[in-house]
Amino acid sequence: MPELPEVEVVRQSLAKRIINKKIRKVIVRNRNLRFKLPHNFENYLKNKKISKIGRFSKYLILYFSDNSYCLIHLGMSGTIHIINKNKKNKITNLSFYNSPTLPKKHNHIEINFEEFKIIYNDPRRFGFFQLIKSTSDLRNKFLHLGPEPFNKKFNSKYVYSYFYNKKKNIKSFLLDQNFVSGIGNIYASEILFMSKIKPTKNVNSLSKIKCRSIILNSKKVLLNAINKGGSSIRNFKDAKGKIGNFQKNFKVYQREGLNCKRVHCKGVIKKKIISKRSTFYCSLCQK
DNA sequence: AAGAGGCCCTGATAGC
DNA sequence: TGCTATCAGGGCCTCT
Repeated sequence: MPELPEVEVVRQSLAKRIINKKIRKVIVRNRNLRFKLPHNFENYLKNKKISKIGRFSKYLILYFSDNSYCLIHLGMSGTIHIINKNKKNKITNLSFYNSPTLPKKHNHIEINFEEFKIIYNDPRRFGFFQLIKSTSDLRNKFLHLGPEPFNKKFNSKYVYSYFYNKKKNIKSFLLDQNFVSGIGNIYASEILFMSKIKPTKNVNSLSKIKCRSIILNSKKVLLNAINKGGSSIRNFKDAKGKIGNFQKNFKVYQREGLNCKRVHCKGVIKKKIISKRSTFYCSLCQK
């Protein structure tokens, strides 16, 4: 699923189309997402004008002109597609699957605007839409989340003291949204490669310098991914069997058995399951 | 309180 | 061809 960079790219692309637009009609085909859509979902959104689209961590936030909100999470497999009306179903694809056409199944939510509509597709249904009635309710939704890597609160003092007396490996902490929010399974491996730290390394044995390195590389890796339009992309075969051609920029993710990309390093990329998730690292240069 | 593990769900792929 | 097992970008919940 999208991690912070992919969600940000979706936000930017959506913003170009939906700011100051009014929702005309909402159609729900399957209410059973991660959280069941309320019965008034369609009516609540109808005639709402979108004043802004924001993002925190992996959450998208639709801001309505009446100061209410809609929180969107894409889960593992959620994608958003824009379909222009009156132009022979031309699709602007905001998913991270290189599919030229709208998927046939799992198009759960359709939000109609005057000249186009957006479709929420999600095979696994781990994603969700939530209506938020007030600014304080919105704030409460994010209370339990740690700072984003870009936030100045994510500094070495915070990280170093957070790790004090903790007995868990660093990979798990990068995935722990209470500690830092926005990093997912792909970028966790990439960040640790950049920092030359083995994912199994226990955090209580990390030096301040290593903590700084993690902070720096978290920002670097995520920003780089945003600038590349989201790099965490799986190949996807469309209905005609054509393979997606998005480039991968991964240094370690899904590179098990291949040579380390670091100059002069003779290491080989290993794969290890850490807290139920695949983790990739170089056998030599990550210590 | 911290940490480990189960669970939600569908689809692609590998192996027999 | 068809079966089964495993894995997939997340995060909530429960148990110890």
